[in-house]
Amino acid sequence: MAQAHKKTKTRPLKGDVAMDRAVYDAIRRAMLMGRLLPGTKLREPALARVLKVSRERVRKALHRLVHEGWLEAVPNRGTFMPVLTIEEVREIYDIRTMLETAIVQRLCAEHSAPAALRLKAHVSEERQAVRADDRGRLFGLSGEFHILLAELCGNEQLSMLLRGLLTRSTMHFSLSAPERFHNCAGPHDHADIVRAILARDAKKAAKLMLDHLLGLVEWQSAWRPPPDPVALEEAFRGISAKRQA
Amino acid sequence: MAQAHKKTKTRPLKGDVAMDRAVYDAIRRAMLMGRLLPGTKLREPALARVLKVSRERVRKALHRLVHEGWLEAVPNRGTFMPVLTIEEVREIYDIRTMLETAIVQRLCAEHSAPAALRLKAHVSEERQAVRADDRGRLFGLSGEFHILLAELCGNEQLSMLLRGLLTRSTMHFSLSAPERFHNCAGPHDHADIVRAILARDAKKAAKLMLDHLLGLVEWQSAWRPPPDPVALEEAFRGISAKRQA
DNA sequence: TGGCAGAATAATGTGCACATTATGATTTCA
DNA sequence: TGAAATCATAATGTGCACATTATTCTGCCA
Repeated sequence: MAQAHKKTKTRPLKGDVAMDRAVYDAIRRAMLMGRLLPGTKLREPALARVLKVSRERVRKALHRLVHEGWLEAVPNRGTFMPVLTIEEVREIYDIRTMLETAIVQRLCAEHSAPAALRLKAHVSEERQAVRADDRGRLFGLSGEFHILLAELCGNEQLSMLLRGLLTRSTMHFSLSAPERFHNCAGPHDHADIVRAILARDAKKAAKLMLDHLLGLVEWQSAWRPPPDPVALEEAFRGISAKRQA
Repeated sequence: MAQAHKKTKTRPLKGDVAMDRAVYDAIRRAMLMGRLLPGTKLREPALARVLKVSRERVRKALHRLVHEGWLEAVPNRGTFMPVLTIEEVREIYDIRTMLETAIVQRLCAEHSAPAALRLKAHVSEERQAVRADDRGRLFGLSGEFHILLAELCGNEQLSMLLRGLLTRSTMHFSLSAPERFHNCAGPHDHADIVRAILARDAKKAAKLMLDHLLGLVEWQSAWRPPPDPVALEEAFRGISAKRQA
């Protein structure tokens, strides 16, 4: 590239960290879309060729995904899609139960007026999505509801932690049956929980959240084995590191 | 997990992953020992020279530490020791409160006979360490107590999660005043909590745990600014990547 | 035919060299 | 003298080549 060595100052970072994120996001997107089945080996040269980036970029992204618990690495063997046991999913939901029942109890004890408004607004949005039968949007909102509760506690670390737990628990969905995703009974439960919080009924709110999460894990346990494996090139069809569709 | 049906022989892996862990541990040890003050820049060439490994090894270890939240990285600037706000410490203790009160409540509801024995044994060990005035051992046991409670729940994910939270909350200790480390009122509180669990008094156990954690964060809030900065070579005096003293 | 040993191939791991960027020192001009 | 601009140095980021290790293929032999 022709470099004009008079780089004034804060350049938007020509492509370094942005490209890293792009590769990371591309792989994660393929995972969330359920295109990569459990046990699939993620070969670095193939990924580099498909995503049209250098192998080192792929390597860094894979390392990060491994550190964050999305993938599993075996030294000198490669990086693989994890095979989530239903037991592990239960454990994650167990942790979520501990945290989220505490969260709603705290919100019952103290929540500001704008917090109440945000809760109402969210329930309203979910209801609207249900009426419009926009299942993709509803799925997104269902997840964000739990994040919202954490954020309203004003604990930044808690929000981040719960965000990770949430994605890890929903990953099992995408791995098993992404098409059955959307028809969960989320909206009704969410509305009930918000009603209890606004009424400051801590005991009821905690019970509702407990039942909600138990229902989710129950529903998720009704699970069927994945179909036949898919080639890596097909898995990344339409997914690029450059353009985010 | 991938199918490893043909396992020829497990070679001790001449130095690859073992060396990686060694470098990682060396840096982490220096951090926990309080040799590296908040804001200190961890230069890759200097670390490589001190630890007598290649720069790439240092690089990988630093990346991992950043991903795990131990260090903070600024692109093209370097890797730095984090400056933990007292507010962040409070947030972490807040999460721990949510989880650990739930944990002791669950243990009150159901715990096996061997679980009870392990709890008693741990309290006994702590008492013994107090009598022997072995402060290093007492500090280790104090942390392990909380891990033990999580492990007795039988939730592997929960154990790992709490382990991370614990180390992150104690890191603030090491950063501020490592020598004041050991005289916390842990043992007495721990014994009380175990007694409540064995009596299956869930309400009391939760209250005791809450007070215990509140006491810790209170004690930790009485904080004094760190002394003068230290050179990187001095920080790693006696710490090597090859031999763990 | 079935299994096993060895070679060929492909993938992972790592050190090195170089480009890019930040930091500190020095000079120059008002 | 002071401040800004420029140059020099050091650190970070990245692609590449090669070594090591795993996997697959092929031929051999019982």
